[in-house]
Amino acid sequence: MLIASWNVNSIRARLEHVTRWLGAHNPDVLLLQELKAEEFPSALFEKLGYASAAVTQKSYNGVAVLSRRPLAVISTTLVGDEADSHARFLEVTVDHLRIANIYAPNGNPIGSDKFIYKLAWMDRLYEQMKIWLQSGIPTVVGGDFNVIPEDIDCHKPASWMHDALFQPEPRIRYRALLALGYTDAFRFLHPGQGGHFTYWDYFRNSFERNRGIRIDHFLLSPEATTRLEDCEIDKAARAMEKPSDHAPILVQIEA
DNA sequence: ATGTCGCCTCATAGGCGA
Repeated sequence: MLIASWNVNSIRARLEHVTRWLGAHNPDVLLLQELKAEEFPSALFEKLGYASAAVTQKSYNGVAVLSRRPLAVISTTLVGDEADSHARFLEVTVDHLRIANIYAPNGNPIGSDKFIYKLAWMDRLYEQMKIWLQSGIPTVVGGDFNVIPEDIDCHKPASWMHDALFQPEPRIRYRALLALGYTDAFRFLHPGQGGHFTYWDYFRNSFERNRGIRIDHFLLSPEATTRLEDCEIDKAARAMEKPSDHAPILVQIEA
């Protein structure tokens, strides 16, 4: 099963991109983040052969799952705070695989309420992912984690030193997810390889100079990791006209 | 501090979030 994840930075602005990309790569499942719209064009994707589920809000955030096979929505809220109004979480099952789509908070600037919320949200994600492990169901958690895991995951650590995505607190929490037993699919298959990013700023010709960061990830439970076949970043999508600032990441899971 | 997008509005400019 080919599963992809893409932060599109507005589904309205990127509808053509997503449509074309689906045709070119034909994934079984596509996780979308940062829809930035109340309405999700599910009918359009239905015509392309994809069932979908979406959690949306006006202007901000928003996540959706597209699937060629039938999908069942399990949860739209992350454990630990039922009152959280941000559209950042969507858990589904496709066949016998659990697939969770997340859009973690950015958290900038450091020390702000948004930074506090980022850390609290990651603590909740930890609890959620711990619960999932106990079920033994193969689980794939994909999306925009808004964390630069290690120094090799950015072009130059010094330029991200004052950014929330590079702070010790979120990085420690990301590592805690791995310590639970989850595997960072891309890093597992490409150990020690720097220069592979999923996000590049719009300004300062960041993409042309490959000044990016790796913040979109697939974390796999042990049962899913044994079935991991491939994980790649589609850098070409970032080179399209009027692109999202993120590139899609793809993971191939056996059967 | 800055750059660039996309969203929204006491809207055609400015603020916010990323």
